[in-house]
Amino acid sequence: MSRLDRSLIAHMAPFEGLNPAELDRMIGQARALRITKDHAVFEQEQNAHSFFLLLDGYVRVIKTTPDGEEVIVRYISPGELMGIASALGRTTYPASAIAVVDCVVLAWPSGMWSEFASAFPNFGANTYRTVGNRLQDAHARVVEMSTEQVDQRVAHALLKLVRQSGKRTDEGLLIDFPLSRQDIAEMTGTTLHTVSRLLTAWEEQGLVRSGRQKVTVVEPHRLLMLAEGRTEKT
Amino acid sequence: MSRLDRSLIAHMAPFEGLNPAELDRMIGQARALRITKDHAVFEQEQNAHSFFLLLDGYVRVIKTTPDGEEVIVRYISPGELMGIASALGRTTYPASAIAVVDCVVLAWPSGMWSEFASAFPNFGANTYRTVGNRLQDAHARVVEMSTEQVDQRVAHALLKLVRQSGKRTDEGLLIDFPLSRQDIAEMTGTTLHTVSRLLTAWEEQGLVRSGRQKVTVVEPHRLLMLAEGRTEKT
DNA sequence: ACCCTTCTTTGATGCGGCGCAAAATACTTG
DNA sequence: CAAGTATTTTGCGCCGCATCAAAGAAGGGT
Repeated sequence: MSRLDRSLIAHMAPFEGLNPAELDRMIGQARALRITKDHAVFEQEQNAHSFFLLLDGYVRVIKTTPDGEEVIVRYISPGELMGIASALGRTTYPASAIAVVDCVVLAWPSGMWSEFASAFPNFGANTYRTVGNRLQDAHARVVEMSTEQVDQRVAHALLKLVRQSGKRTDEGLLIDFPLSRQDIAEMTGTTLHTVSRLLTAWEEQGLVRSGRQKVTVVEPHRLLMLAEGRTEKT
Repeated sequence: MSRLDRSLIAHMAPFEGLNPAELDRMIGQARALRITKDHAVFEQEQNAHSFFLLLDGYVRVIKTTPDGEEVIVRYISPGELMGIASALGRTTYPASAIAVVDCVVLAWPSGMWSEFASAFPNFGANTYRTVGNRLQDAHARVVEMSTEQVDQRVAHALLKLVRQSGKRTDEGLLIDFPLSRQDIAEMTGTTLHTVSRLLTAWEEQGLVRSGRQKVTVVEPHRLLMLAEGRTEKT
């Protein structure tokens, strides 16, 4: 079994401020896993045995309602932690995490978390900041859902994804992983039909460019104006 | 100036597991404040100088959108911390906190938080658990807003408030602080008109009993069924 | 290259709940 | 106790968006 090297994680936000010896101690306890596309890293309700760091790929975090509807909580990019709700007093995962492309993750036993947090205060602080940011995000989302119309919410969602994973192409900023109309609907509390109509309308206006499981934002600025509610009649 | 006694806080959740000496150290640094009804404990965007514990009363936490709409994030009951987002890396309050009745709060300088958290690990852990719970709540709310109809959301909101502050009366479970139709609307992303219609309909069915800024849940069980989506045609 | 599955588009229809308007009711204050 | 203010109720019209239905496009496996 191949040894893991600290250079894998040294540059990632959760480990900022850790010295090489500390990084070695942490990575020494990690297991690397490959998760193939559409498979779960962890599942809702399941016993929270581990927490994870995404090394490569993208992961979708979803909550499933009792009657089978799915809501996308967020997408995870490389360098982000996931499954850490366990670190905050939960014994079970509150959501499922699904690889949207083939992924590589590191896993540590959950029990180790508090050990790391006290031994490496920077790591603890970094994690808590992450949790704080996610709480912020979630509240922002509640506000959006309460006050904005569907088109604004979809625009915001696309902009958020672009910020998170936008790759510059000759057409604009491409969202770097497969993203269907259904996915966007599950992020914004609408239906794939409405999303489809919005995207074709925006395509006609030259705001975006999209295809099967693929969205490119051509004019982020104009999309932002739309998201912010400026009526934008050209 | 009157000394504060540790018995004020000893039984409250955030201080669980602290010994008397530790409680004394913490409360020795606190300032007690009275906040009169409708006045702010802290305000959105403001520099996060302190974090707070509510000793008595109820506080409404709200976010205001750029265009002046308000969304109620949560209500705080006695024994809960508030304004602790500062403890998670923020320098500014992400929301405002308004006393819904005359309140008594304790305040500590924000800078002290990390000191306390490392000196009294139980306090740190308790706080983080709180944050974890709030993250959970916020996600649950996003899921609700995405998948449920207005009547279900309102029912859920009332049940949550009853759980948090329900007082048994001869009519049922009374929500213990002034709560207007507008307030309920701001918790659920709807309008006061719709809330009013729902409440009168429910009153006719004997589910609730309500008056000016006052709601009593008469039949929690039936209200829960409605919240969960069972069509309930009697 | 062809079939099968998955994803997307587009139309038609209907309704939940918002916006607007106005009256009624309940506290508050002098 | 009367006038003023905040809250609630109720009616009505309409529109954003869900729902239902069905066809079209794009991959993917064999």
